[in-house]
Amino acid sequence: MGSIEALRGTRDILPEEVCYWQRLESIARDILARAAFHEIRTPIFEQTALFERSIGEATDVVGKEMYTFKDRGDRSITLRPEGTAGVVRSYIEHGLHAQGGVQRLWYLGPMFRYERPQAGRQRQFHQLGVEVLGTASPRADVEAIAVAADILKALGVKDLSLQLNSIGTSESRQQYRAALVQYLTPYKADLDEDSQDRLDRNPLRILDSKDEKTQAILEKAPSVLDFLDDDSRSRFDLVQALLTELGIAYQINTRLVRGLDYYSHTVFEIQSADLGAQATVVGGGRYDKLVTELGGPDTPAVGWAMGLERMILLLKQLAPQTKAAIDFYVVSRGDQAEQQAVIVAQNLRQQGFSVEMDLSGSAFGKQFKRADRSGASACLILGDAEAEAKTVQLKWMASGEQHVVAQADLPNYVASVRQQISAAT
RNA sequence: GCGAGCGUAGCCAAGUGGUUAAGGCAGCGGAUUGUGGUUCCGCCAUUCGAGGGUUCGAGUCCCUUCGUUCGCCCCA
Repeated sequence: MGSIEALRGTRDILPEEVCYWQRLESIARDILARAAFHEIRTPIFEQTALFERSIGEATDVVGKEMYTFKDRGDRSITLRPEGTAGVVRSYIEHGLHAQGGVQRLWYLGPMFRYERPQAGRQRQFHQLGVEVLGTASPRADVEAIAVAADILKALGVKDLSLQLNSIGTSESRQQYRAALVQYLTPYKADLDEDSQDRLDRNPLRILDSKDEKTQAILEKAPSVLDFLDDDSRSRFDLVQALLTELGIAYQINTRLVRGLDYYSHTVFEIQSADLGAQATVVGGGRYDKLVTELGGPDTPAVGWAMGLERMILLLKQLAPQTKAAIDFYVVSRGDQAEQQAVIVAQNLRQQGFSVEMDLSGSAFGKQFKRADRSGASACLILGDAEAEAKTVQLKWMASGEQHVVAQADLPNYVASVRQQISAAT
């Protein structure tokens, strides 16, 4: 192909798919507004150091997945691989903490990770995320989870499971990590290859290995939950109690560890059985130390991110969405008629109707065919005779019924049949 | 970064070494020079992702490359 195509891992969202996105976005906005979350928009690129410090230098995201390059001022900048870092940076930079109380923020936009694309994974993808900053209360964890659950429920997505875990504080996690290494070391030879590497690099990641043999060995491994201190323990208990109270089903999953370094205490994922290997639709947790690590005041926080491409895949499995039908389709032929059609169409639009005008100049038969396909409830017809008489023929597509209306009377006429039009649309 | 599958028109595709690249959908034109969901007719790939090679001959075999799909890693 000589022509330029979209880059690997990027794709166009065409009009017929956009209706899914619009529905998802409008439902999410509505629910987030009701939960008193406020939208924040941060830049798509940031200083590379921001992500290195927040996500963790040792993570794959930072180590090999970032779109990092030098700009013309020789600054190292990175296309954001996730949303939390930018939101926290903004929170600190603008002193949002000084506005007192808790900040409930949400964002929606593209993220970039240099990975091999596969089902539910692209290099440019979109996330919707929420962050609750300024409170350590486990009630915030629950509120965040609940708002995610509400969005998913409103969208009608089925067969989801909420996986819940607590990874405690960094201190208790150190202890657990040591115990896990101690337990696994004798089995090292029996672990899958990746997990053998991880044993000294990042042992917690062995927990979510997909290898069956590794999972079998993990059956009798120590559990993170046994290493929680009293505070973590009671926080986790309260989270569970409140979720139960709210009727939000969850499963404790002690194998759930999250990939980004900044998490502590509550972590969770919402997974779907219908997405293949990339099952996680929502992932999040508490990150009490991140704000201070990025130079802000001590600010505990909790948040999650939702993978929108994955959501769209699920939505498409449900009821198919169709493009919105229009009210009027304007058919015209002949110089005078075609010019009058422009005016007629524009007037109707200013009255609040949706109007498509046929610009082809082809035979009436062809134009009617397109009118039919447009799904318009009515057709407006202008030919030489109508142009001469300054009238228009209004034809109801469903019944075929048709009559003459003077162009001057058209605003009144269509206003009087507004009900009929919207019902037919 | 690793493994496997696949790339024929806008879309879905047949074709598996012999040459005139099926068919369907969509589109366009006509039957119907001013009236739509049906029907009928016609048009729509000098070319099979790209480049190279083998062969008398390649969409069909080989190599390279790009893209894509599924998985691993990782993550939303």
